[in-house]
Amino acid sequence: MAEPAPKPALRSVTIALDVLDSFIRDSELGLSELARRVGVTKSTMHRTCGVLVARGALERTVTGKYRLGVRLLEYGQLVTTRSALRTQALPLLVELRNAIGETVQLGVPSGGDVLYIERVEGLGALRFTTEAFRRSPVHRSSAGKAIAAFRPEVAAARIKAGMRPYTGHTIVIPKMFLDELAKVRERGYAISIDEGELGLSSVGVPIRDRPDGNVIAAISTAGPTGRLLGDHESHHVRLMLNAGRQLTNALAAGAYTLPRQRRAAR
Amino acid sequence: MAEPAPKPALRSVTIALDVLDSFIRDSELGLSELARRVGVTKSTMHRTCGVLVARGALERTVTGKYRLGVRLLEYGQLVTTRSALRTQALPLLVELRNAIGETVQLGVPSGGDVLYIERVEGLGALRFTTEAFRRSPVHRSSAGKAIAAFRPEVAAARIKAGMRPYTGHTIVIPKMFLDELAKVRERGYAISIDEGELGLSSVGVPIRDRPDGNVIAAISTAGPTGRLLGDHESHHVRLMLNAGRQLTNALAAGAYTLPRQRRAAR
DNA sequence: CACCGCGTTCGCTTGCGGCGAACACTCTGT
DNA sequence: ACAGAGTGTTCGCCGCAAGCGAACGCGGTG
Repeated sequence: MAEPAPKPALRSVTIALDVLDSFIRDSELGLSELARRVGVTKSTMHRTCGVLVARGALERTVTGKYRLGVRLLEYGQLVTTRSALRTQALPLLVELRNAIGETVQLGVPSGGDVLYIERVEGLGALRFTTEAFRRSPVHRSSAGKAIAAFRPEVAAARIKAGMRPYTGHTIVIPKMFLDELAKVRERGYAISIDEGELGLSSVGVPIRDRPDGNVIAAISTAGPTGRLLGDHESHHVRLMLNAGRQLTNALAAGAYTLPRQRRAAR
Repeated sequence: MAEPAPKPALRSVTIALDVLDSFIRDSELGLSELARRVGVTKSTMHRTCGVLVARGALERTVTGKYRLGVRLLEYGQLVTTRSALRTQALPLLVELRNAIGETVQLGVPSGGDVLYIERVEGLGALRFTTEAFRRSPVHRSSAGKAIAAFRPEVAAARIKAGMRPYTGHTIVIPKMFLDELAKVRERGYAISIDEGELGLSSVGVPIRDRPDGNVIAAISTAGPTGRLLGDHESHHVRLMLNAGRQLTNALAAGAYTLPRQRRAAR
């Protein structure tokens, strides 16, 4: 706690990264606003944004505001493309999607959220899972619960960041959340019913780097509540658990390794 | 030409960005190697990588090498999520995939390449378009040709960067490439037959920001040559052209605007 | 018209960030 | 076992890059 070290390290780079981070919450920001948030003068912010724009990390909108640039998109795609996890998972996801018919996703933890790094669209006409589903708090999604159940620090991060309700079914009380995670550990898979969006449910199973290793990701399938659960529930769950085991084994064979633990974020 | 200005601008930030750029070509790099490429001493590279790792822009592998970090993935996803282009396109892509059955993609130009910002997987068991298809030189893909045909600077960038062959059918002679682009302009759509990979073909159509505006993207559908073309070719082309028109109209209605032209890259 | 707020530009000064050298360490191939 | 060359890491010094502050030109508001 208590500011262990002010770290006078690479001031200008730190500023630049702070700028990028500012865009996590807001999609467009002006120069003055950025300067205010990061805590520097407008002039230095001007120069900083100048090079970021020149390098494609930022773009200017017609109104003169700034926005994240396509260069970042490229970096991000490289990360996913090179992920052994994603490479191994993709064929399994397609298989699952064909068997179940609904959208199937692969997610990894990031703070108190789950970041979806691959997604195979379902066959139905109903188009759930379009925009905002690239990132989701762990307490509202089955993939998130499947991860948080086995990664206490992920659950803790979520609780600390607050569990805002999305529907009337969203779990918002820490105690209840922890109880739910205990059930997930017991069953070996997670379910979310109308907790993220009304009418949308999902089943999630954890993925480990080795059969006896750490949980590093989760796969989930999401669809209209009636279609996904109900009569077919146990069948779908069996398919998911099976795919999860296969993926875990594939990772163990490929010696996938957990990226070094990041230090206490911010 | 001739080094217009050495631009002594934000040295450390420039170094940091050069580091990230280095990972476009290689997925893992060591400290010394990075220092050599960027042109700084190992010690400064050490510090630079230090803050990048602390901020999640880089990760360290078990071997001690560096790799792009998940934070970048997050930025990249934000870019696509916030893109009006992608938002408008997604439902159309799903519709197209259901009608044609093959993988459908949305790409935007980036230098002499096309960057795919959305993809809806096909229904077939054949799993084309997995890894490397997130980015592709414009001369080997139908989406690339559809864009390059109407964006001379994109075609020029590709020719300048070199047109390496991927199969025996890849166009490698600039003159022939330009002739092909002329044909694309005439027909209004582009075709790539076995030019990127043997047995894989695709149909691409340009997307404009307004019906009489600039070409800003392309949608394409890719699949096994026999399945995609042949008897159904004209039908598939008609579907694609139709979807392209719809998307262009949707963008015009939403007043999507072309991000400001980036200055001569690097 | 005065009053904000915005983005942009220009010097000044200083502290931080790049340099270089030295360190511990792991692999090579004599 | 011994150089040797390759890593990644740490330390201190000095110069200039980079952040500050103030001033300028705008466009919108009351």
